[in-house]
Amino acid sequence: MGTSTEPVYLRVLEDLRSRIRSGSLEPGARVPSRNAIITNYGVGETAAKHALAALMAEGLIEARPGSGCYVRKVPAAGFLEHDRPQFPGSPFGLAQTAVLADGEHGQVVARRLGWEHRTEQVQAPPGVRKRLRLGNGAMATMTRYTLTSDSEPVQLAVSYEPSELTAGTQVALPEQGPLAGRGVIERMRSIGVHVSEVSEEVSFRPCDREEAAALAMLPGGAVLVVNRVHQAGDRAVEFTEILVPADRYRLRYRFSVAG
Amino acid sequence: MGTSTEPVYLRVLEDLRSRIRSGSLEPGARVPSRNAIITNYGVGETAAKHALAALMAEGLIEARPGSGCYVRKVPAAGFLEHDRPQFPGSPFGLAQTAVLADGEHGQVVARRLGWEHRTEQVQAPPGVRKRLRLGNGAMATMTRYTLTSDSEPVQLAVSYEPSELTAGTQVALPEQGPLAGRGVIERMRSIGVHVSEVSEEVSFRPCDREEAAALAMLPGGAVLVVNRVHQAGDRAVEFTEILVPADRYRLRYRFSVAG
DNA sequence: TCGAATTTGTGCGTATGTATC
DNA sequence: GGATACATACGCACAAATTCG
Repeated sequence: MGTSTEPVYLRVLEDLRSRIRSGSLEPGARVPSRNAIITNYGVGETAAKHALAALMAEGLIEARPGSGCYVRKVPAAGFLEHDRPQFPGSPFGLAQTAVLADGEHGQVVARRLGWEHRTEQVQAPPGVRKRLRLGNGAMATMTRYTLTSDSEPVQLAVSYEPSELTAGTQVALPEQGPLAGRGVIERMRSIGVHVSEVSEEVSFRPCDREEAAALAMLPGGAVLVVNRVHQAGDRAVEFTEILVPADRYRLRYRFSVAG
Repeated sequence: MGTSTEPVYLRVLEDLRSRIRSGSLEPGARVPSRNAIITNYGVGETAAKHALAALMAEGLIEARPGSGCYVRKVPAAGFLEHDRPQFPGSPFGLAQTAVLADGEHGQVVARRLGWEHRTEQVQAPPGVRKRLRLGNGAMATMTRYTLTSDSEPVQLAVSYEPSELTAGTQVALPEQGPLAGRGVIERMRSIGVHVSEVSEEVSFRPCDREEAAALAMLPGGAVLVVNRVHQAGDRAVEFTEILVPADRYRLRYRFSVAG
């Protein structure tokens, strides 16, 4: 019998997805309603719902109850600049990140940044111990950051430094003292630790409820995860996990090429 | 009645999501079935289905028909190394990318790479014209790449170069001639164009059916998108869009810090 | 080996609440 | 207020794959 029949909702889903991607359904445009789908594609309500639900889960459309479904305003309103070589001592603290947006005529506009932070001493959790190569039960200086751009939340970050590394120095607290907000590299240098390499791993996962609340996004929405490690030689001296709403921001990396 | 009540499926969804994230449900473990959820949480079939569907859309679980739903094997089996400064003339062609995997004891193991490519002349599409700052109707040399690692597809890439830039030179075709596979920077240098900067923008989107097939993933699955531009001074000389399955690979960027 | 139970995938209908227009 | 549209929820049915006695 093998009437291997393709699921009905897939026909709808793929058609709508391609119309969105191709631009035939522009950002902000209204997506056919459930009833419209039912009549236009000749499918049942379930299939129509399923297709729309899938598009929502993919982040391509958003629903406004009572009004309709609309194509989401393109991937990203702005992007985050990760650009160590050019901003070695940026004022953006641990994040070393500038928020930029595309202006009217294609120029790039820098936006006003704000941030909050809270530092405490904790036992380093297993994932952090592995990254920083710490022993069992080692203490770490943990700092949580919330970055905002024009008072819109832009990223969350959690930074860990081995407590023993900075204990008793003027930079024991990342955001206090003379070098507050000057970045990891400068702070470490002031106590004789010379950062030689920074590595960032970019991945992706759905966010949970708290993260969603902090970032003003929907629970389960996609976040880009950046795991950053500062190394001084073979020694890992700082580890940060950064969360960025994937539907609103991109990351930008720039490299100068040696002439 | 109409008291603003939290949706029932959210209770199930968030409980399962937190149990997965916390490790209480380990990778590979079986997630409660529809019927189990119905009885355990005291919800209807719709809510149970909804919760499981959401977890699938988030990529946290995968379903095996007839068997059950299982927690997906963790985020990433390997990562892609984007490391210009250290591999200026890497043999990996346009991608300049090495595929690494975590070994048994935490070491990093390089895996065998293969790639296919196909070059043709096309009219530059609008997005490419904007990036390369080309006029209307300008021609571009388009090359499609498929990278594999141990014969598993790892990334798709499409590269565009202004045709006028390389026309008549020995590097008109990226993957032919004496500098085949040596990378954009070397090829351009050989015709007197000195790349001074490379920028990469990392974003995220669901993939379509073709991309899913080429990458051996499910349609709608998340892909990391890297938009890379090679610039020689103010002139953009190459643009590439790279797609990487977000559930299997991470990107890694490394920066050397000037001593 | 075979068949029954389980589980997912897909589909249907229906109902209520609420927000928008 | 009425029509429309989405959000959530209940339930039922069948096919196909898997599991297991």
